Amino acid sequence: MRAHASVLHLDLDAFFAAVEQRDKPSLRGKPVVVGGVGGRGVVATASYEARRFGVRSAMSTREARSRCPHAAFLSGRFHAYRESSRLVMGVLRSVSPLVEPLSLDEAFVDLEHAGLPDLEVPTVTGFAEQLRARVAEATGGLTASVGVGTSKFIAKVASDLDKPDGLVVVPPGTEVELLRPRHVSVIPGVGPATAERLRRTGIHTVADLESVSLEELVRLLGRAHGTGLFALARAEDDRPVVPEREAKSVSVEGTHDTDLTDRRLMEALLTRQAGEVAARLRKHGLSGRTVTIKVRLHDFTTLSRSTTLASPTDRTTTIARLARGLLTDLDTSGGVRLLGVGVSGLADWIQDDLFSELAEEEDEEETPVEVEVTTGRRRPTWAPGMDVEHADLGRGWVWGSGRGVVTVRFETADSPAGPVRSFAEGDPALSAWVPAEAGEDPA
DNA sequence: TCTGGGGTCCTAGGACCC
DNA sequence: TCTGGGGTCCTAGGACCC
Repeated sequence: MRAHASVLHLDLDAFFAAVEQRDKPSLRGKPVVVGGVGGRGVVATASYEARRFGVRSAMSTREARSRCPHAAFLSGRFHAYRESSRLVMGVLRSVSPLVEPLSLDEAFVDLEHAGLPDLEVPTVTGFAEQLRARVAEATGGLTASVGVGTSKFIAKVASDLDKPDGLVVVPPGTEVELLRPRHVSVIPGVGPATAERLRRTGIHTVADLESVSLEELVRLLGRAHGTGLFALARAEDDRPVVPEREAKSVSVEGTHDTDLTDRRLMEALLTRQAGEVAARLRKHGLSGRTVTIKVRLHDFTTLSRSTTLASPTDRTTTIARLARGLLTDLDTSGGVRLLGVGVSGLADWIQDDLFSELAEEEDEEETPVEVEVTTGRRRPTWAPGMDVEHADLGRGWVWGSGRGVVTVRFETADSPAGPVRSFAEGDPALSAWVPAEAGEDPA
């Protein structure tokens, strides 16, 4: 916690809906709901006019329609939102080099580097008002709620106190009295599950939370969460404003209006999603080692399965077949409402030098071998995703290996659901398949 | 026909290594 | 045949955020 109120949090009001109302005057003053418009859609943002009818973020669109049938229901124009967000972040960066975006519509700004004459309450208040005016001017009238305090936590709580179009500066030294009477859910990280656990222990307000010992909180919520909440309950927060953070994963998922039951269709969808993930990886110069699929069953049970390559990839073929392979061990007979593919364990280098030229030339696909240049203590001879050839059964790829057994799926472009067989790791009939032009023996 | 999509962080158990 | 501990990596699931 700082001596001065020098952390600012800005939150654009009903952002997606406000952009729609700005760009389409006939929507102004009317209820607007942006979100999924399909049978299983949920509300992303409701305009304040729609909120008066009880429409809220994360509510199903079905329910929103029944509460406010005359609202405009829009599926969203993300290019427009991104563009407005870019303008806002530009304004913020013009006043401080330390701007940390949290999402398209929210950011922290560190005022210690904003060149203010001092950081007293009247000074930062005037500065924040000017900033709000500049945001409105730059975006064609979008309003923002702003909070300023001695930490990220306090600034964020403050920006919520006078929405929409408000400004709250919390004077240094008044943080604890601001927090004590409020419900524990004002603390970021206290969601429904944590709030319920605390409630069952008789903890409702921040003041209640403050009276609980560190040991008790850790016992109740675990090491990380417990220690974090212990500090926040006392308004202790030294987290810095961090301008750039590297992505840790890239994923694509989709919910279907009717449950999927056809495995071939599921495999086709995973393949398409793998292509989107791979394209985004390449666009950002990233590649990753761990491929994960996400499957939500008809009853909303959510499963994930993952596998890790010896070296990172950004290629559709590799990601797609690993994703399809991961699906094979799941029982989807009851129907699947959501399917997704993600890649994590990201590296910002693309490929091994030897193969990067090849990959560039071909610009995706067609380089069948993901050669395992293994580093670290494990050096699997048979790594998941590796192309192999069996003397009798032909070409396939490694689905898994371990305990002396390697499992191969004989799947080709012509026969996407080929058989799966297991072999001893030393089986002489099985060998790594190498493209002729690479001329390298990975084993 | 309740319950999106894109993320982050944490936990816990097992494998494996020293 | 019995007995350890620490550290890291991997997988699966869950809570949470906007």
